[in-house]
Parts: sequence; structure tokens; C-alpha cells
Amino acid sequence: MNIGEAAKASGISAKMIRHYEGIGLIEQSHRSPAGYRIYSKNDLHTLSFVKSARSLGFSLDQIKQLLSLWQNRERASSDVKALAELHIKELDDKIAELSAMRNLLQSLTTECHGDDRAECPILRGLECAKPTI
Amino acid sequence: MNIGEAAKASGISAKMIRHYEGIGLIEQSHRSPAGYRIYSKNDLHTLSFVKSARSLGFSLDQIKQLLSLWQNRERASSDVKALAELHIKELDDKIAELSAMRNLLQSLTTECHGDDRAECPILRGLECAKPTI
DNA sequence: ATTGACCTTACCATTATGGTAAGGTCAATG
DNA sequence: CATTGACCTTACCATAATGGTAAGGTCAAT
Repeated sequence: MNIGEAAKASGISAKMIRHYEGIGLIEQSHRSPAGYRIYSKNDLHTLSFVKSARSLGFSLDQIKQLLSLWQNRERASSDVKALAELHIKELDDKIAELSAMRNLLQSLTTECHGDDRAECPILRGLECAKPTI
Repeated sequence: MNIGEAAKASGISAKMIRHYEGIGLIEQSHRSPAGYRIYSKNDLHTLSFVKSARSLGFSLDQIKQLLSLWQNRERASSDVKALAELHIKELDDKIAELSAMRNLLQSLTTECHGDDRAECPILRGLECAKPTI
């Protein structure tokens, strides 16, 4: 299976598959005599795993750890769970940060008439806004 | 006022103030005979505006537009409001995306025993996860 | 005059992804 | 067999916002 087919099947772009190989996230793929990358079903399985983990917002660094646990039959599920819980906390923190921004901006925006006059509570708010965190 | 003092007063690092000047977000500052950047109260006011807007998550590109509206006495508040509403939508979209990740990951994590056994619903979930969007 | 704290510019790094260019390969078609 | 179009290869550059470092100049105080 060529990189193009692997890309289509896994949902990861060919560009990124090469990159993941380059940074050592995934193993170097086998090559055809002409130097084309070749992917087995097993390789595809790994790519799909990476794709799923990316979809859940794990960083490539975290995915490296997840892959290592995934491929280690001696793993303890507690190690996986710890990684997941850490990431949940990251997501929660980010959500909280964005929500605070959203709420503050929303309240300024609600006050703004949004007509052709220059007076604007949003701009006034930006002149002396408190930090969101 | 030196860049260091302006940084402390505005909450933007000296590094970033120079960068903002370099990319044309803020005007070139005046210089002392020795070449040191000098900031007036007015400059500081602008820096604080930028800081506030960054705290609300506006991109530098959006801040450029906000600054231009802020400094334009002929502006219509509707233009400001439109920018703000666009950004609120961006924030909402991002929050929704992260929340979907969080919820899916949380449900996998809840199922995981988190003990010393290898069996792990999180890893199983990653093998065949549906995209979060 | 020296020293320490500050300033200057110029470069490199980060994270994850995409784009482009120059060139090689392969399969199908004329 | 030759051409063509779709694919592959590597190598470079770009993004957004921020931080780090290094080599050197300045300033104020001792």
C-alpha cells in the first residue's frame, strides 16, 4: 500500500505521515525497490491509532507515550489512565480559559448598540479590561 | 519610559513589544539618542489595549483591526461589534470542539479500571475511535 | 574606571500542519 | 516503444505567538 492510499485510509495526510516518521513518532516504513514507502495492514492500524489520538487532542508527545503503552503487553492500565486524566485536565483548563474569555467578551458585546455611532462599550472595555485569568 | 518599564506596566514582555513593532501592529516607537526605545503615556495606553485584546483571545490580525477602529473617531460601533461577534463564534466553536474531545475521553477513562492489568478501554477506544467532529 | 542592569539586533526554537519545487516512477494509452 | 498523467521522493519555506540566547552597546552608581 502506497503512502497515498495509507493517507486516504487513515485520514492522516501523506505529508504528515512522512513527518511522523521523520520525528520518530512511527517507525520507518518499508520501501519498494524504487524507494516508495509501503504500508502493511499493521502499519495502517498504527496510523489509525495516531489519528484517533490526535482527534482527542493528544499532543504528538503524548501519542508517543500512548503508542508505547499500546504496544507493550506488560503495561498497566493505570499508566494509560494517568495520561488520559492529565489530558482531560489540560482540556478542562483550556475550556475554562476560553469560556472566561467568551463570557467577558459576550457581556461587552451585549452592551454595544452596534449602530453607526462611534461610542462603543467593547472598545471602552478593552481600554481597561481586567485579565481573564 | 524604557521598554522594560513599558513591559512591566503593560504586562507585555519587552520581547513581544519589539515583535509587535516589527510586524507593524504598533507604530515604531521614538528612540533616545543612544537608540533606546522610548514610550509615552499614550504608547502605554495602546500597549494596554493590545494586552487586553490578547487576554480576550483576539489574534494579532484582529487586534490590528480593533486598533484601527479604536483610533478612528468616525468608526461605527457596529463594525466593532461584528468583529467581537465573529470572535465569540470562534471561541464557541473551539470550546465545542474541546468539550467533545473531553467528553469522549472522559467516558473512555471512566470505563478504565486503572490498575496493574493490561486491559484498557482507553487504548481499545483509540484503536477504533470515531472522529470527534 | 569599573560594574551590573539594562538596552540593541540577529538568530534559533517551539507545535502541528500545509505549500511548493525539482525530480524520479509507474501504469496506461497511442 | 514513447508519451502522459498521476503518483512518489526529498528539501526547503510558511504559518501564529512566544520564548531563548548571544554578542555587543549604554547608563548610572560606586
